[in-house]
Amino acid sequence: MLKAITPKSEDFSQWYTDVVRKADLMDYAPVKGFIVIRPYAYRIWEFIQKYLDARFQATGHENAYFPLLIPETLLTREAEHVEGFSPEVAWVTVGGGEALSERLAIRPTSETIVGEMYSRWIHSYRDLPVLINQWSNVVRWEKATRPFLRTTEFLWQEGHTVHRTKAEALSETEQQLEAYRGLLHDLLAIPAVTGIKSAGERFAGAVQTYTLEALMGDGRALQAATSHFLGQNFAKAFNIQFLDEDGVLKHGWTTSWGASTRLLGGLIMVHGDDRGLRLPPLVAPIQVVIVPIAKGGSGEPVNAYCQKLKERLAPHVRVVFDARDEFTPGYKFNDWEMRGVPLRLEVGPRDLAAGQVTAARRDIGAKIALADGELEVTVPQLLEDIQKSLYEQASAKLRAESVPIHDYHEAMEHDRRGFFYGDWCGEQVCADRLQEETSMTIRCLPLGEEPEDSGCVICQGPSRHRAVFARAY
RNA sequence: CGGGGCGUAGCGCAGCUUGGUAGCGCACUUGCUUUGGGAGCAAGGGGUCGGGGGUUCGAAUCCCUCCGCCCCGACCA
Repeated sequence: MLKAITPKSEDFSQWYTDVVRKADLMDYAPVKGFIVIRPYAYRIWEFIQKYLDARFQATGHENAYFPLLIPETLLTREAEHVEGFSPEVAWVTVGGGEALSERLAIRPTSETIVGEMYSRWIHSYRDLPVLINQWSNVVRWEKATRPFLRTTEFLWQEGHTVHRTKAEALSETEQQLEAYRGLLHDLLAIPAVTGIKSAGERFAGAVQTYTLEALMGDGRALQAATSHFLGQNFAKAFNIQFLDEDGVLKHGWTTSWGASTRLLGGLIMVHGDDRGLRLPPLVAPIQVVIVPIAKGGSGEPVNAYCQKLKERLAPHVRVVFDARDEFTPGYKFNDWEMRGVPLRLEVGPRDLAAGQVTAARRDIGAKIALADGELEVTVPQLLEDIQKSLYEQASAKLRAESVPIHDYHEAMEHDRRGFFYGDWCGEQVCADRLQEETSMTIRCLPLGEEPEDSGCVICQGPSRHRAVFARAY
């Protein structure tokens, strides 16, 4: 067993804390609730950014940057929005040594400042659609924080669009949800349930919120990304109006959508095991590590081979040759496994003699011999296999822990671990009662699922929706 | 915001009960030997004991007070 990390099965929460710190993903900052995202984790975030940016731009979006501070009068313009966010807003009240005449909110999200600007920019149907994304930080003063999953400040992207018609805005909302689904599936190897949020869980000020819900290693749900159809709520609050082709002044239809550094927490909790992190190759800062085993007088030839091997592989994969002399091979094995490197190539005198290297897969732990001659081909192939294998493992777990129920007490038999599919009457009182009694919430109303008409799992009243119930982060 | 835990070297801890020169393991530095799953020996460096106040000849230790952090629950990406 790994010395540094508490086993998952023993204490999932402690395991998570151990992994994020021991794998050098983050460190706690001097202010409560704030963390430093260290280079190894930030690199993963950069892969996420690169993927999303490409998708956004392929669908006509541009990046821009809006200010960090929002005047109070602007933040409070949309009633539901301000009600939802006001408890967690941080305020700036002093500048240049003097009290400000109006306090300034540190953005918890940017709908309001963006809305204000859009109202100035949009006059005609010819100005639409406006398709803008921004990469930024936001601050939400949280009572209980956890590294990556819920920090006071976090990094994200927030897209803000305005459309001429309701149909176009709805289509935009769905398109971005699909971009996020792609991110999870293609890059992060995380399967997720797509659905819409119930009224109680909806974004403050939205008409409809689409969500991706992923299942963590401890059977709890994580909202991985959301896409909101805002209707004309913000357009009316911020006077986003345009003169349409028919000469009529109309309000625009807006959307917003976001994904945050919380995804890093999800990535860790979905794939990690007792040895530490397991990174999907596509987001692994280091995909392959070469560990030399220099026994007796074999140091020179082994190291020379490893160096050459690194140079051979470098054009194909992100590879590191661990030439540190101060650590034994055994130490290095554990160290790189903890950091989640997908593939390790061991090279010792026996390998040299046999014309091979020994490959150890992080996803399944198996070791196999690879012939020296074809490594430029077999190594990238193995990485592809590992990427798929991690998705399959997570997918199998999701299937195994997706449980249909007819009464919410059945979830207790599964220790509330997993996604529980059941009918819901649609009444908030039932959702509230469920949460009070079980800590479970309605994660979403999954797309493409119809109620069984077997009665609400809480009150046994008429079925109105199919819902996924779970405990959530 | 409730419940619990904890602040002593970079990390993990002992010392506190019963006040008397601040310790252990890991990590770090140097040297030698090692290397197929967390190496060994030797010699070193490193401390406002979370802050403030009090008691005392003397406080890591006793008293008061403040601060901070982590974990678990209720609210939120």
